[in-house]
Amino acid sequence: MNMNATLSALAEPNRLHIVELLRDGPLPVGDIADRLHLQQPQVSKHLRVLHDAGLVGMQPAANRRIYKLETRPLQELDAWLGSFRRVWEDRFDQLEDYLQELQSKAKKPDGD
Amino acid sequence: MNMNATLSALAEPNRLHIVELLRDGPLPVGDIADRLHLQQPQVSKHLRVLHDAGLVGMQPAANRRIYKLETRPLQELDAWLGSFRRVWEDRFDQLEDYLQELQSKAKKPDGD
DNA sequence: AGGGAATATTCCTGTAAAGGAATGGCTGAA
DNA sequence: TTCAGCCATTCCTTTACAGGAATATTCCCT
Repeated sequence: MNMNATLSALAEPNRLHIVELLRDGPLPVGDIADRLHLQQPQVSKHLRVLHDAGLVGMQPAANRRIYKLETRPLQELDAWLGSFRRVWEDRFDQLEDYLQELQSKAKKPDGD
Repeated sequence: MNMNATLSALAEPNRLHIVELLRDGPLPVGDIADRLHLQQPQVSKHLRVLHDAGLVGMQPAANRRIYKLETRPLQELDAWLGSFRRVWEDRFDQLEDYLQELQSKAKKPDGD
């Protein structure tokens, strides 16, 4: 959807942790709460945010709700980052920085 | 440094916009304020956050301060996303597996 | 139908953060 | 030295959000 939702959702440490947890496979709410040492209600609330952001999907299984990672938003984030890759792959900028750094250091070889 | 700072900084629309603006090259504060239709103080405050997160660097030039994009945090974010690439490249439906596993475990203890 | 387990929701409170307005600090020029 | 432009900081107010505790809901089992 919009990347703002994705970034906002991931900007919370516990939610980021949940996403990392789900990277290895789907989990029910209770397991997440266990592994992250969180209260169940907080986990449910975080999952709601992640779900609204499209970052997780849910499938009921009997008593429980199994949450799984949804990769679309991450792929979009990846695509967005892609537009910056050319920046850090561009040698010009870094070369310039490097030369300037070299120059200042060259003036005081022993310096500190 | 820590990705939390990066994500938090980018989770604000105006800051995200600033970063996108700087992707095309360094800019002084006033220009950023102009192009984003923001007040100068707000821009300075956002730049401070971005700077604290390591997302931008600054170089004074006479009267002005030229801000430029710093790509390290974005590269780290990219690396983090890399650990998820295998997930969306994976064609197996892990949820299905998990549900089947659940089902077989549920049947065992009491029989049927 | 009743009970228990797993999960979602609500209410409350504290805190962090964003925007607006005003101000302070530098820098170059006359 | 004084002025003017550019930028950073502070104060204030409002809003959003996270955690805790309690409660509602849904499902399975007997």
